[in-house]
Amino acid sequence: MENRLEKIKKQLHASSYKLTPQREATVRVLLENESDHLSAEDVYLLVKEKSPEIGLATVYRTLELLTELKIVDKINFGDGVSRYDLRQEGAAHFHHHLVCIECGSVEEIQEDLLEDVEVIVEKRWKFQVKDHRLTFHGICHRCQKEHEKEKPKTKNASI
Amino acid sequence: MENRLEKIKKQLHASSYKLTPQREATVRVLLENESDHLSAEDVYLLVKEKSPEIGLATVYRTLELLTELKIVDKINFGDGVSRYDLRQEGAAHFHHHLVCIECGSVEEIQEDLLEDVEVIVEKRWKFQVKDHRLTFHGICHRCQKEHEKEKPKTKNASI
DNA sequence: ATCCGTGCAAATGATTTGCAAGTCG
DNA sequence: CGACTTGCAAATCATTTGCACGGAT
Repeated sequence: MENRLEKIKKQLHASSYKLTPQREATVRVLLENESDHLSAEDVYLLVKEKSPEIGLATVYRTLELLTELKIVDKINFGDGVSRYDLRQEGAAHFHHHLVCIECGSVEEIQEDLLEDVEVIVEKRWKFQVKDHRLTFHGICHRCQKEHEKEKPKTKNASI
Repeated sequence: MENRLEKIKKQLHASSYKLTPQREATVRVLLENESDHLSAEDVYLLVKEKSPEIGLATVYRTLELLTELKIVDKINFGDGVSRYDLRQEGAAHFHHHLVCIECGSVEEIQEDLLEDVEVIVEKRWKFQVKDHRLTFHGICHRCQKEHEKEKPKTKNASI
């Protein structure tokens, strides 16, 4: 944890930005809630718990900065807000998401899975792929199990 | 063209909505600019050319309605606006996009390309895929050619 | 002193909503 | 009549910006 913070500090310095207390608090919240896909407001509220003096605008500015430096990715699931997601350690590419249309949960997929598809796109459309965004919408494992409870599966469910 | 409009009219009626003149004008604009990824404002301006009395709110309401009925897809490329894209005739799935990070152009890919990936996701994550959204960010063919002009490629480009 | 970074409040821009009036079966 | 639609203006919500102050070099 601490070493990831150190690394981010170096990345900031490399572009001559400082890791101010506000920025550090913001990054810490991101690190501590890595799998949560927080919105700017979410981050703001969490940062505020430990550093009540911080302003919302500062959080926005910090998230924008981190996005520029590709330390986080700004994502959008179609609700009205942007969400911010830390990049994995050495990930060249963005990771994928599984959004459940029933319970709204979001799972992450770290595996690339798109190597083959990218080759096809580069060949067939002559498009030089730099990054991608892939989201699947569907029903998560938990919700599927919920359904089975309601309507218990028999050997021969049809009719 | 006309038959697609007819089809949409039926889809509306099936959910007991009418194809009012305003809605028809909006749908026509979408049909006539099918590959353009128009924002609500874009649609509004285009509709206004032929039907100046229409209100922006009506366009928003129509687009929302069409989205609900899955006649169009609401997409978001990360600029501040939502864009609206007609679904292909019988497409169960959403088509993909190639967004050029240099000139901003957007190409569409109708091919699925994700069959294999979806099988993996369903197996490995036990996630029942219903739809997907895939966008590649990179450099389009035209912009690549622009680069070659500036810096003509020799047999041995290095050094 | 100079810059960078911050907080606050005001501004912006996209989208939504309330409501009174219109349409059409 | 009565449900569905509309246009307009006002409201809302996320995000951005202007600006004067504060802290570090």
